[in-house]
Amino acid sequence: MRVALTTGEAIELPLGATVAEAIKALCPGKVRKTSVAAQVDGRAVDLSTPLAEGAVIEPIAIDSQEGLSILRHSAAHIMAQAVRELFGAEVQVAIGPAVEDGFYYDFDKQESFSSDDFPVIEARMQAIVERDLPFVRQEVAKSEAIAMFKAHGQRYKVELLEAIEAETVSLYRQGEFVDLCRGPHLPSTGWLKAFSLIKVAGAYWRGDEKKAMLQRLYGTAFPDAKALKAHLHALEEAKRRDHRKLGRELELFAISDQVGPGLILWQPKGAQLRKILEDYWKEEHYRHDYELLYTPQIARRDLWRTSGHLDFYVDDMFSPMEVDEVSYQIKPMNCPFHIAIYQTRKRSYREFPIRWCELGTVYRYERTGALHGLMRVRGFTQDDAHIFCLPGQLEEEILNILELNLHILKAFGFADYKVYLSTRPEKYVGSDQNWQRATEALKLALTKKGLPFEIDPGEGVFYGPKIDIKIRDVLGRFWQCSTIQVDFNLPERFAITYTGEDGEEHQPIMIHRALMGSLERFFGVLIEHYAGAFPNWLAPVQARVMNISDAQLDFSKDVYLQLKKAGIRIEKDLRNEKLNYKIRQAQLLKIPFMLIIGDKEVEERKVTVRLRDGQNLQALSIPELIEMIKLESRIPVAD
RNA sequence: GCUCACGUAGCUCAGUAGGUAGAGCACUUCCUUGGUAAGGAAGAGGUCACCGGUUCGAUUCCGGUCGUGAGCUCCA
Repeated sequence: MRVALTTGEAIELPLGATVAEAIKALCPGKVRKTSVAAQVDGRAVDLSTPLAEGAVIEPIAIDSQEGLSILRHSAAHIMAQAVRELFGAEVQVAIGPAVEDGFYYDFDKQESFSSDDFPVIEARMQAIVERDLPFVRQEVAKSEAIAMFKAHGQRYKVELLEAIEAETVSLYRQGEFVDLCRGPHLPSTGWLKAFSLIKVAGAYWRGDEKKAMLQRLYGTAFPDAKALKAHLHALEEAKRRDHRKLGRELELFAISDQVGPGLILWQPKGAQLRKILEDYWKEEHYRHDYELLYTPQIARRDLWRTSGHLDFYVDDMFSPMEVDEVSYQIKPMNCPFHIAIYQTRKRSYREFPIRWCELGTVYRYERTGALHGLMRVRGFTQDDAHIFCLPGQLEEEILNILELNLHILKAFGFADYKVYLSTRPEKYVGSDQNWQRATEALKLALTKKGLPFEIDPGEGVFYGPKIDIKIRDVLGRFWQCSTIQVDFNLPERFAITYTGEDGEEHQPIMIHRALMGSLERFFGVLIEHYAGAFPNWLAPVQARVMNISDAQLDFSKDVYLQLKKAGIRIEKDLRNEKLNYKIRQAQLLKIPFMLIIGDKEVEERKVTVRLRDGQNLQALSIPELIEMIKLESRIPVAD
């Protein structure tokens, strides 16, 4: 029979030849050695799969994304086998897929795992690897598989099987361990070269919080030890950059039990940085033809009844308070206030588009388990805006928003995005026609902007379709910040109108959008992105004056005052300490410019500058110094 | 909210097999006046998260509450 590679090369092989044999015959040594499975006629299969006449093969390399996922999936099976061997057959195994950076397997076991168990499990996994057991695929009738797992007492597998519609299912066996699995897998356990268990945590059976809590063991695996080491190093690096740790060390923000969980206290350094962010944001919004609003923190609860938020989100809102026998509510959203401003007078189509923005602080009751540093909080400030426009202006407005959005993100060095377009969910308001038109407008705008996007079917909010943008930080992690949402609900519920060209009243289209999302969260992302070493334009302290001894006190104070007057964010460290010590402390605080003053500098009326990276500049006069720092602290301009 | 773990000085952590606690850094004072990542000495600082129980006695054991962490679930 004749089989071919997707590249076109073909060969004659005896009937019943396997994928492995075909790859051996057709591919150079390197491909042969790194192929763990293959796409055959578009389907991922094991190397041991027999081929049919005319099969077209594309080898899957172990270091490709798909290959890695096969490797990790196999590692999950090996881990499950190790756990079963170690802890006995009464351990129930649930599911064990490959995930983003590794794999996990869920177990139901009386006693809980702890990280102390990891070395033992890893050692047993290593033993299984050394046994080099082949992964053997077997297709059986569903009923047969159910009977087998029942006999083994594996009720989770039985439950999974019962949910499968197909009559035939595939099992994978390595040694004594059999698992229900679609495959493909590595040829044998010996292929697992580098793996590590990472953590253990609870996880609900089938992700349902009403169902049993299982124990999830996370691990990761790589084709070689070097790649594993690099990954573990990256995890360390992420830990080193943890915004909660840096926030405390750099005195940026704090969270106090006394105040309450999920409520952020912005310390002076953090507040300074926030001010820079806010000023920049306002400036850019002014330039992009937005008008700024301020609205209250609370409003009558009825406002939220009208808006519909109460119906959908009452469990996520703080409890109401009584004021003069009227129920008030702390705001979880800014939009109803903007609508109230819209309603202050009659509106004409000639005013459109109306672009209103606000740094609006909102409070939402997040479940305790969801809280996390600055990333998930109960009180936060949205960089919110609402745009009221005509249906025909929708696409252009989306385009404007995208343009401002990317412009702002780029200033922080975020130039890599994942863009999602979320379409109509099952539960929704608004006409099908409106949904379709709005979704088309979003799509068109994204296409015009040249932004590749993925469709997230059914993930839109009940009131309209949306675009979400995730930004990629320097560690390659993605963070959801920007969101652009069309809203058919609020204009309807508040019955807002404008007078059209025809003299009739019409309903405007409303767009909600946030670029940074929440200032708290964005701040957290920035801390991790920059590892606390903020660029000069954002650094809460740009420079610190350090004298060598008391002899330079006067000049040092003079330098401090002059820079302060020039608007440089400056501090002084004139303590009776050694220079080494002062430099070390400034370095740990990641201050960009260290201004060093000794006798030589006093004599020349100049300052020696040490940069954060250890580099020394030539001595500068005070005016030169001010100019240099200002020049180095310009806001980065995005294309 | 759920599962598991954790909560000792401002920070990082040690400790007590039940007899009211200790280090380093930071802080204060003194000595030192020193040129690019920690000079020396002394001092101050803790109701061992909170509430209850067991006990002659609890920071230590048990229960609850609050908070934190990892994950699950959720995120207008």
